[in-house]
Amino acid sequence: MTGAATAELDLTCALWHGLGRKTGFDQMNLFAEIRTTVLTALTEMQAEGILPAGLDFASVAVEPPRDAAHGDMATNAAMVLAKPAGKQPRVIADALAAKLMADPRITAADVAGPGFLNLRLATEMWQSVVKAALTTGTDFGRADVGKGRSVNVEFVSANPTGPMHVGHVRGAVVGDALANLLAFAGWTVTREYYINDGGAQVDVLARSAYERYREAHGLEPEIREGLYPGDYLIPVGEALKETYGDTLLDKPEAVWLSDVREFSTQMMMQMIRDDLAALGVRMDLYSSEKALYGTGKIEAAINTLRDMDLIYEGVLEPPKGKEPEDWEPRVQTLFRSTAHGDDVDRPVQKSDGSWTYFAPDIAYHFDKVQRGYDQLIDIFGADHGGYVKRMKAAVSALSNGRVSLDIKLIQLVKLWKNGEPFKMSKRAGTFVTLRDVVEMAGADVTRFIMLTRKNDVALDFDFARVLEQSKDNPVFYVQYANARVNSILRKSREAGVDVSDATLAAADLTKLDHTAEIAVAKKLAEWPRLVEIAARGNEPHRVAFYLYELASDLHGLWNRGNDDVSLRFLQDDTATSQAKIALVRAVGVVICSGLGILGVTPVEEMR
RNA sequence: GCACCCAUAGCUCAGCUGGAUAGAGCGUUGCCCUCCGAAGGCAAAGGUCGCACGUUCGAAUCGUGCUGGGUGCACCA
Repeated sequence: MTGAATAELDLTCALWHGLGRKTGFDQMNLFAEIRTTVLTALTEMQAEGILPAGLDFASVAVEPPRDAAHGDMATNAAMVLAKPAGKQPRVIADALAAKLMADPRITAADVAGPGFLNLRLATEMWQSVVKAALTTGTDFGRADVGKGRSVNVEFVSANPTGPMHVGHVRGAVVGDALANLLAFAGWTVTREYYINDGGAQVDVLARSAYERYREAHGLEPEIREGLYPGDYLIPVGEALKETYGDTLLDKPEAVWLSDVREFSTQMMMQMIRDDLAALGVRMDLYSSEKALYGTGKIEAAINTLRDMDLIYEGVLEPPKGKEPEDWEPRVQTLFRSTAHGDDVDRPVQKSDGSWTYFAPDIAYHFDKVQRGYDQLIDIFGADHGGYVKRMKAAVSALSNGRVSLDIKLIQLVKLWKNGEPFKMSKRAGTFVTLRDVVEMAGADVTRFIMLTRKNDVALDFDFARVLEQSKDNPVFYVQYANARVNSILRKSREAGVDVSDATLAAADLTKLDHTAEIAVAKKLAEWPRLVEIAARGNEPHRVAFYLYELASDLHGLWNRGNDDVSLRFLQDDTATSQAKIALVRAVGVVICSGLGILGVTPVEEMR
């Protein structure tokens, strides 16, 4: 643990320690600790000849049993080692159990079922988890699965042709939360936005803005078919007038296109940055597609592939089954992506010799590889699914397999309001903007709800339901749990009980011994493990689900105090109160920590 | 035609590198406030994990083949 962590903890969630990587802290992952203990015991058994040498322990797991009645933790060691060791599972399990029982932390080790070893841990172990959460604050749960390696998370990357819409929101939230999660799990994270400012769409933007420029001069704009009609371009036209006066009026496109394109793209990117800020998303880096042109970077990337014999001139087969009417065979420059797992080779140059969109994308990813990242992650919309294999193939080839690219496809968000499909076209013409969503639901609610589904499953977002203040609404439910934590702390202080974190951390936790209380401590013990699992799979939604479960446990314990007075947190005896409140506070700490990863502001009081 | 994603309780969804009797919420039924926030909690009922083979000591999870739904498929980005 870092020294700073214990210095000054306050009672709000302000103790959130940020997301930078930290080292040298005590991870306090009980499951990992016990697994180490199990592996040590297994190694001893090898030395004693009970087990043969040369066994692979990689698949030995220590995890929570499905049914709490089975114990606190279960290991499959005996079952996975039985075959390679040539022994009966029960023989191994019995010997392992005998060894583990010598450990004072383990109070029971029972062989069950086909060869599971169910372990029970001493109550002090769970009490120590509470203490750890209070002494390390929101650093509790930090993991080091990243081991300081660098990861680049590219997300959003919306075209700079207009405001961000709903379709971008989920990708932005998932990417940002994933970046937070990875940082918390020991990765060095870069958040990056790739600006698609090199293609035909920014020309369209320029032409659309030019019409608004004419409009600003009192002329009738000609928003032809194929131009962007949204009135968000009106201010761009006015700004153009401000900057260029009438010097661009009645001039051929060749004169103004480049300047207007640059000007409008800048303004669109500023709008997008503002949109992202409204959602609480901040990028570390904005990379430009256009900047790749004319620098030789595309050529360099393609030549690198060519040197590997992965580039050739050829003619693709027509797509089978649904052949386009105007299909005709063409000689193109192709990337042999099939050598790296793709289904067909992909064109990098059009038949007229200009680059396809894929070429600068290859160069861009090559650039990321050359910048030295150990891992790349792209967050794409689900409609880019057909792009995954070729992109992975390119990264695999360009990094000689050193860098892995994980692509997360984000499924659609369906908007609803009171059970009716929600459509809105306030200013953008035809779509619901990110601003619309944030203004109606708030950034915190939006972020949390967007993380209550796996990325590859479609998500329903009902404006009425997400704002509901009841347990139907997971955001509210978790926030309410945190508010209750703060409520208890308030009441305690009013009652004259010292509930500063320093005092709680030093509380006599042996008074925390009821099974209902220990059950909550066990849930807290799962937090570091959950962080590891979520980070390993790049699955931030797991954090949201965990927080819901933790909130549920707290609500449950709270209500048991209604029937059983001894379970109320505030007792006559100060020392007992402090022990119980330490547990409550520890739950609050983990909720703050988890919400921090999701990028959601914890509330201290419901109103 | 091919590729990718999805299919789990009436509904919406979790389910960890394969683990024991598959879990939540909503809805249904019945309970719990002189008591720290009932904005909450407890309990009951409810499932051939789309289908069929296969791998394994063990499959919702892995593989193959189907069925149904979504997305995408040369010279767009």
